[in-house]
Amino acid sequence: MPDPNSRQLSRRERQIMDIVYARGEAAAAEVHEALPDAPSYSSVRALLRILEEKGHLKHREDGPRYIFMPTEPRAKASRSALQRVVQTFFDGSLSSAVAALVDGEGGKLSAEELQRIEAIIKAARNRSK
Amino acid sequence: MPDPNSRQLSRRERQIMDIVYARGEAAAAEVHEALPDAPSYSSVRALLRILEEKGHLKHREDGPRYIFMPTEPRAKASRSALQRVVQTFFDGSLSSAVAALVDGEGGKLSAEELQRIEAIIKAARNRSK
DNA sequence: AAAAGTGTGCTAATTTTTTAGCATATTCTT
DNA sequence: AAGAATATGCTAAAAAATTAGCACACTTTT
Repeated sequence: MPDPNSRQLSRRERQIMDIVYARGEAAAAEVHEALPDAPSYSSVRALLRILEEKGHLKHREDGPRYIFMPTEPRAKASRSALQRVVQTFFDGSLSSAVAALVDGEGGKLSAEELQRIEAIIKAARNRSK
Repeated sequence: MPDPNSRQLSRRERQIMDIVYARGEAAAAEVHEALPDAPSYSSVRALLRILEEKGHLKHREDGPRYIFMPTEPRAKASRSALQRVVQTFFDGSLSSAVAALVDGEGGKLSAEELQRIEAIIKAARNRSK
């Protein structure tokens, strides 16, 4: 079983992993439907098999079909995805990233969201004091 | 000139775009050095040419060499990159994303960073009031 | 229980990506 | 100004990704 950390996903592989991560788990048919410019069902299944071989996905059986889920826990994957973006586009500065999102969303952030974020920050500050 | 919005970068293309975005701009030789498992210089240049053809990069001349830079402004690209991650891994909840980073970094966030983020949030809240 | 539907396994062909080589032009150094 | 170094342009080959087809197994419906 190859290392899931070899983050070298191809275009389609990445699309599929995104779908699976967004849903938590998914059957082949679901992935097929969710794919933007989906190829044949057969092709999707081939990709799923490859992703499993590479160690990025695993599956359990649900009656007749396979339900695929990520090998790497969502929490871990999300953290490295975020870090990559913050590193690449914001010189590693999380505050810049937050600023971009908060400002960029154009007021799409609800008051509750803002409050939540504030609470998180306060908690962190207290902890590090 | 094809549409830069057709975000269908291949593995190498993505790596290169990341490097260029992280630096703002870069010569072929710089990209070559910065690439993790760099192929030949010749190959890197081929990729750069392709990226330019696809409309993702443009270049200016600096004496003998080309300096490449993204077509799409960093601000815009960063926003969509962040949004994709937030969408995929955090159900669109920015606060969850911030929480993951703040908690995950394991106290790597300086007090200044935390303070900055707090200020940003406060400003946003005032604005939306 | 037979037919229809849906799923998987395997295999092969096509397309895209990735790589490198060579010829030529320009700049820098001596 | 001649040689060395460094760039680019173009081309072609190798490798990887993407796609689809067919055979067979298992469920579900009639």
